[in-house]
Amino acid sequence: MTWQPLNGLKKDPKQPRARQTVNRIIDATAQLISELGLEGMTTNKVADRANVNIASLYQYFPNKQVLISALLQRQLNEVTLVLNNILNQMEDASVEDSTRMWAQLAIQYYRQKGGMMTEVLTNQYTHTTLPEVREFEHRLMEAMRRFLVKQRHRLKVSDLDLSIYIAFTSCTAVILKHLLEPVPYYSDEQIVEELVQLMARYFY
Amino acid sequence: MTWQPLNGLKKDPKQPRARQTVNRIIDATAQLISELGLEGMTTNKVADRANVNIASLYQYFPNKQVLISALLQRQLNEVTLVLNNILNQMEDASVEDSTRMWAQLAIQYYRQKGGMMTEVLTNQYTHTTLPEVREFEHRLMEAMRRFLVKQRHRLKVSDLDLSIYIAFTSCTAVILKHLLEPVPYYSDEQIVEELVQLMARYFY
DNA sequence: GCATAATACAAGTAATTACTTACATAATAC
DNA sequence: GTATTATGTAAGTAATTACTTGTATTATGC
Repeated sequence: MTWQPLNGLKKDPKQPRARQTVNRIIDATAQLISELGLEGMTTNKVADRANVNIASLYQYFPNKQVLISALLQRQLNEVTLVLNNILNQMEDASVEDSTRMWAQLAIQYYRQKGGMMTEVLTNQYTHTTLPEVREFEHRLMEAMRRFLVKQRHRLKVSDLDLSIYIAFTSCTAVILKHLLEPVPYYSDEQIVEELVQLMARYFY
Repeated sequence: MTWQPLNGLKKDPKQPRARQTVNRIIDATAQLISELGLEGMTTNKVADRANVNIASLYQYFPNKQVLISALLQRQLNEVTLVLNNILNQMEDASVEDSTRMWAQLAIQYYRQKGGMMTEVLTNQYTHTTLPEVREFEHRLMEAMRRFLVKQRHRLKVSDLDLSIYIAFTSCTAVILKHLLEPVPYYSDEQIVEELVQLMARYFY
C-alpha cells in the first residue's frame, strides 16, 4: 500500500460496459466505507461487492488511495451542486437567514444521505489536508464572502476574511458534532437557531 | 484484531522491572502514533521500539485497543492536571479573559507536546464516542458552567447549557483547526483575539 | 538456598493486506 | 471475417497483521 496520493485513473473506460464497471466499483466503495468505516474497507472486499474481479479494479484504479479519492470527488461534486442552488437564493438575505438556510440544508442533506458515509468523508473533511476537500472548503468560504461584502457597512468586523474563517469553522463544527454525536435533548431547530444567534451577534 | 474495546490491563505489573516495561511500551506507542499515525502504528513495531518482546506486550495488554486506550488515558490525565490549575485562576474572570486564557493554554500545550500525537488523539477526540474522551469533555463543560452561572445576570443567554455547548464546540474547533491546518497569515494572537470577540458578543 | 511465582523472550501461526501475472473473452476497425 | 484493441478473470504473491505457544530467566518467600 503506497500511501502517497495519486490523482488520475489508470486509463479511462471507453466502452459503456467499462464505464458501468467503474461505477459499480465506486458504488461498492461507498457502501463498504459506509458499513465498515474507512479502515474496514479493503480493495478485495470492494471488488467482491461490485461483482468485479480484483484485477479489473486495479485496471482502472492504480491504487486504493485513488479509489477513495474518486469517491470523495463524486460526493463533493454532488454537494456542490446542491449548495450552488441555495447560494443563489441567499443573495440579499440577512446573516440570520443565510445561516439558517445553510445549517438546515446541511442537516437535511446528511439525514437523507445516511450516516457513516458522510461521517467518514466529513471526518477526513475536518482534520486532513486532502486537496479536494481544501478546495471545496475554499469555494464555500468564497461564497460566504461574496454574500457578506454587500452588507459590509452593517457588519462590525475588523478583518472580514478572518471573521469568515472563524464563523465557517464554528458553524461547521457545531453542525457536524450535532449530527455525529447528537445530544438527545437538543433538537435540530434548537441547534440551528442558536447558531443563528451566534452568527448574528458576531457579525451585527 | 478484535475491535471491541476492553478496558483493563491483562494483569498488573508487581515488580518494578515490570512496571518499567509497561511504561516503555506505552511510551513507544506514543512515539509511533506520533510518527506514523494511528493506522501506521502496529503492536509489533511498538514492541520493537520499546525493546520488549511482542509476547511481553501481550502479557500486559490483552489487545491493541487496550494499549491505545491506556495511552489515551495517560494523556487525558496529564491535560486534566494542567487544566485544573487554570480553572481555579479563572474564578471571577470575564468571558473575554477566560476565553483568552483557555485558548492560549490549549495552543501552548499543543506546541510543547508536539504535533501528531495530540493530533491523533484530538482527532479521535472530536469525532468519536470514546468514553474516556466524552467524560473529559463533560468535565470541561461543567467547569465552564460553574464559572458562568456566577455572572448569569450579565449574560444574554436563554439556555445556558446549550450556549455552553455551542461555545465550547466552536472554540475547540477553531483552535484545533488552527493548530492542525494553520492558515499561514493568521497568528496565534489573531485567532485567540477573534475567539474572544466571538465569545464576548455571544454571551454579553 | 531453594521452591515458586513473576517476567521475559524466541519462534512461531493463520489470516489478511494491497497489488500482479498470465491468459481468456468480448467489442471494434476495416 | 479477421486483426486489433478493450475489457474481463483465475490464481496467485510477498509482506504485514494481531496474537500464541513453549521455554528460559529473573526475582521473591521462607
